[in-house]
Amino acid sequence: MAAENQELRNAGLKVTLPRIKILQILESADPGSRHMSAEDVYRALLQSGEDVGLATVYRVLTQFETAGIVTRHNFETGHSMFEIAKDDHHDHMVCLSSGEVIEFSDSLIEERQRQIAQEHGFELIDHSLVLYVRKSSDD
Amino acid sequence: MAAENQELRNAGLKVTLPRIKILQILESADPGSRHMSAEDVYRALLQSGEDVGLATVYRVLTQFETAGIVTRHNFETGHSMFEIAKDDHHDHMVCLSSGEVIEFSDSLIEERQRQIAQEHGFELIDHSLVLYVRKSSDD
DNA sequence: AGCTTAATGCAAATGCGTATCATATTCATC
DNA sequence: GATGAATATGATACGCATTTGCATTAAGCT
Ligand SMILES: [Mn+2]
Ligand SMILES: [Mn+2]
Ligand SMILES: [Zn+2]
Ligand SMILES: [Zn+2]
Repeated sequence: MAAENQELRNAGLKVTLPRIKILQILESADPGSRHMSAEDVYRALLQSGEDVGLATVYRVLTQFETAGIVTRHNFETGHSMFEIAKDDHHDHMVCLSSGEVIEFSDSLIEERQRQIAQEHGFELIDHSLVLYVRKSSDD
Repeated sequence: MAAENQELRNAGLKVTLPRIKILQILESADPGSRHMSAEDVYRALLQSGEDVGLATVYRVLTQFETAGIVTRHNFETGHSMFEIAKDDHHDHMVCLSSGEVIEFSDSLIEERQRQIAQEHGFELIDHSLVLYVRKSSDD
């Protein structure tokens, strides 16, 4: 309950109602909907009966990102998706049929990326890998 | 000269001046500037003395993409980048210092991606891999 | 050349995200 | 617990890349 409060304080953010609520929504999202757009979060807030402005949702999500509480993804959907940051890095697989987002992580690929950057005289700072897939049975 | 005309016809597109010009600009771009935004193409047109509307540039680029003549990339720069489609697939490395775009292709990563999708019961349809890097010497 | 249809250019409309600013809230201090 | 300075919020205006509506123009077939 006070867990969110502490997390916000640790991030150097004032404990406000919108921030607590947004954090709760992101943390309580089930695996299938871990990845939410600002609109998604906004709608969830409204359904919880909270009266928070969309501008605040955007602001808070950006603050959370800066604080390392959430991670922002730019899938090809045109709008940013956010998820509670995990301790370990992972990449994503998006099903073109259902839209579901599956997380995975492959050390081989991770390592190879570092090598490739190095071979070109660069240092790997970040990367974005998204697999677009379809159920094997589908036609 | 008539090469562009044929390419447009093959794509099922009417041969118009804007389309020819845009195709020429993309095809004649040197390796360092293969990847252009709609604005980039628009500016290049103006400098060639052509009077083409920006809306037309956007429309034509989208048509070229549909026809498989160009490939669209959504790097984290905020705007789409286009390049003449090559026969072989490749991925990109974007230098965060200079903005330069380097192409690479790694069969190991390509194969691993296919495996990962399969292991999750999916078929790999497409993927997007972008490495964000910095010159190794930079601080 | 004439005609039908698609393409173009301009301007207005979108849509996601950010900036502004007056008001409300937090929280350190009394 | 009240007070007040600093910060956060919400409504709205704005910015920017891209799209769309529509009157005009150009392509291409006869
Ligand atoms: Mn994730
Ligand atoms: Mn390329
Ligand atoms: Zn990764
Ligand atoms: Zn690839």
